[in-house]
Amino acid sequence: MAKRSVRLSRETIVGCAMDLADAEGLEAVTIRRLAQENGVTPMAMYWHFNDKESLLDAMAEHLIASVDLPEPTEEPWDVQLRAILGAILAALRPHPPTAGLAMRQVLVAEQGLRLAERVLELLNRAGLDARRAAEAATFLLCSVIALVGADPSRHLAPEDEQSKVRQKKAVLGSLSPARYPHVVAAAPELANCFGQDDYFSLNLDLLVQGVRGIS
Amino acid sequence: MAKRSVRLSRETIVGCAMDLADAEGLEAVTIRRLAQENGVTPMAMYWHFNDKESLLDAMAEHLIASVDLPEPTEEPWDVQLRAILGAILAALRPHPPTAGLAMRQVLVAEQGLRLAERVLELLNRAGLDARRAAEAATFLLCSVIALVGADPSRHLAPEDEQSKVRQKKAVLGSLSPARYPHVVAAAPELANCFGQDDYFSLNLDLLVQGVRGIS
DNA sequence: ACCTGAACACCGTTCAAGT
DNA sequence: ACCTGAACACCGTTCAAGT
Repeated sequence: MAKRSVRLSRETIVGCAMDLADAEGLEAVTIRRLAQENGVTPMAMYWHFNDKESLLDAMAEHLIASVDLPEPTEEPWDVQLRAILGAILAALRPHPPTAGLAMRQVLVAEQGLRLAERVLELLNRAGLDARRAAEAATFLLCSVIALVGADPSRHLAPEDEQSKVRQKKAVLGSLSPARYPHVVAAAPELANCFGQDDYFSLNLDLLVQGVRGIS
Repeated sequence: MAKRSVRLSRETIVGCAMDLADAEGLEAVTIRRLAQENGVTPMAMYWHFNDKESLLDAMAEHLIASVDLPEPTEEPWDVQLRAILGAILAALRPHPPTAGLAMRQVLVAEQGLRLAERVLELLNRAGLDARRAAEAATFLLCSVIALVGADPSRHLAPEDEQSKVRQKKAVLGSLSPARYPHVVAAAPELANCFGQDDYFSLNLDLLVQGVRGIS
């Protein structure tokens, strides 16, 4: 319940909301909790935001703005596409609980439009017509978000997370190997693979190669 | 507030919850609302479910169980993988607001395990080792869910949805064509492409081709 | 086995009012 | 311009009790 330093602003509230979400999950982000955290009454929030939806929009915009979009180069389209998707991933990865918010502002926020523009241009260059490029671009953005946001180990204390993984491994490993041979064999990987560097880079490759495959 | 026919059961509650979510969005699915809908007090729910989390788990299981998993054939791995992903998509597509729930039971529910087993086997056959197969399988399931669940036109009345699309088209179309040439050119497709058959089939192809690309 | 009554600690939001 | 007080209609959940 840190008293506010001097004044309240949209930026400080959004920052506070992001920290809160990272620490305790998105469901901890509450108008009343944010007020308390800033030493202020809940109603004070309504001067800075119309409602909770606008707060979430602002968080989404903050996330998208944090993407460090690489400059265009002379490299082939797939290398550049991979770099852009990687940049989005890098921005979202520290914030799994809020990653899912990003989608609501991709085609609204300034940086989101820049991003969409670059992706569309590269897909064009890859040989997709306008319609297919739009469809693929939309999906690519959703997928990268899914890559981060679907992590089931979201907002768990590290020890809790470790024990969850162990438990999951045990459950999967103890299934009938006759019925589920591949699941049992891959039990450690299935329980563990989320959030590993490997996981992300393999699946970014999958997406980029997928574009190549449909072009 | 339909009075209950005879008795309350987990299945009727889950069914009611799914209908409610489809009609008014996931946020309308409330212990109290479900009780009211069944002519019963909120506390009655707690005899059938431990808490709201278990209700959501049950909904997830219901969704996964509704996947019409195709039998194995002699066709090549990519054709079969495509068919499985298509079956998952077909099951989730009628329920965009709840699609995101599916992930929490893929590796728990019976049908989810069958599904994972088949996908892992096909990825193996495609040439991925156990680790990479586990990572790709996890992502493929997330992606298909993202394909359906990220639809921003979720739980809107058809007329509202139409006007939203029109509005979006107008906004994107009125951007600076100098700065965002591809976005402006693809404005109608970007605003519209969600939920079209085209969108789904193109991006399922993308995923399957992506697997081919990394194997 | 299946459900209710009463109570608790939370939500988001509005509206009038204070400085 | 920025914030508060009081109030409203909602949440999920517990616990003891009824049939």
